[in-house]
Amino acid sequence: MAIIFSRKCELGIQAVLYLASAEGREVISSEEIANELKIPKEFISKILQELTASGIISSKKGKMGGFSLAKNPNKIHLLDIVVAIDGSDIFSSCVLGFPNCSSETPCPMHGRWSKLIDETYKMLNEETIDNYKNKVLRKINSLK
Amino acid sequence: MAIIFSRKCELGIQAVLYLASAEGREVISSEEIANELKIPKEFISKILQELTASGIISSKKGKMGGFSLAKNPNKIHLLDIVVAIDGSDIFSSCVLGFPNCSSETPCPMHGRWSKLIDETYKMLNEETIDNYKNKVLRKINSLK
DNA sequence: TTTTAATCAGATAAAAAAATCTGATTTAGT
DNA sequence: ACTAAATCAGATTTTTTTATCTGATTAAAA
Repeated sequence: MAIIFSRKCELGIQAVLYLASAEGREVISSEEIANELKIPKEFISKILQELTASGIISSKKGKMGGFSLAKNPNKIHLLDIVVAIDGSDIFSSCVLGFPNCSSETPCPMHGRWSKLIDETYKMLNEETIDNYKNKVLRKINSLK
Repeated sequence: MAIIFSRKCELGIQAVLYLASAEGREVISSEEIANELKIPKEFISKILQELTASGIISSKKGKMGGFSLAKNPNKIHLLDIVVAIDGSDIFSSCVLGFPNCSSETPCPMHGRWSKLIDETYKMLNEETIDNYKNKVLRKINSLK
C-alpha cells in the first residue's frame, strides 16, 4: 500500500524530477522516462498528460516531441504536484478516519497528528524541484 | 483516499478504542460497535475477526456473545493494531515509491521523510489505548 | 507529400481494496 | 431439546485504483 501519496502521484513526482535533472535538453519522450524509471510507458504517459493539463509540465506533439518543465524548477514545489494529482484532502482528513475531525471535535490522535501533517505540508511547500534534481540522479542511476 | 492507514485499519483502531471506552461491561456485540461508529455491521465484523486472530481482542461466541479487549488497555499500543492489520511496510517504504530507498541509495526526500516517519512510529508505539479511551468517547458522541 | 515518431484522448482490462451476503457454528435461556 | 442471538468462515459483489490498449492527431524529416 502506498503510504501517503497514490502510486500515480509517486510516479508523477519521479517523472518531474527526471525532467528537471535533464535540463539543457529540449524535450524528453515518455518512452525515455519510462525506461529510466523502470515503469510502464503507458502508465507514465497518462500521468504526464495530467501534469500537462495542470500546467506543471508542457508537451510538444509530433515527431521529436516530448515533455519538459513548464516553468523554472525553482518555481515548482513538490506540493504543486501532490495537489494536482491527489488533491489536498490528505492535509485535512482524519488519520483515524473519523468524520469532521477538527479542534472542536478532535479524534484522540488529532493533536499530535496535526503537527506531523503540518511538518509534511511545510516540507512539500518549501522544497522545490530544483533542490532535488541533483539528488535524484544518483537514485535513478542506482535503478540500473 | 486514506492518508496513511487502510480503511480497515482506521476502523479497527476505532473499534478497539470503543471497546476500551466501555470498560466494566462484559462483552460488546459487533452490532453495537457498528451502530455507535456509524459503519456497516458486516464490515466491522470482518475486522473484529482479524483483531481476534491477532490476539488484540477476544471474542465470546453464542447468545450474549461479543468482543472485549484481550489485555489491559495500558498494554495495547496503537502500533499493535496498525501492524496487525496493515503490516509494518509503511515504516520502511519509500515516500516517492522508489525501490530500495535507504541511506545508501536515498530518494531526494529520504532524509526529511525518515524523521517524520520515525516520529509517527514513536507516537504509535508510545500511545496506548488506555491514554485514548476517554478522548474517544467525546468524539463518538459527536457522531450523534 | 509521404512516412515516421511522438503526444492525446478515451475506452477497456486487471488488480486491489472495501463492502456485503450466506450459511455454519456456538451458547444462553426457555 | 429447542429457539434465539451472537460470532465465525468463506464466498461474492462492488468500487476504486492501477495499468493497458487502440486509434486519432500532430509535426518533423525524407
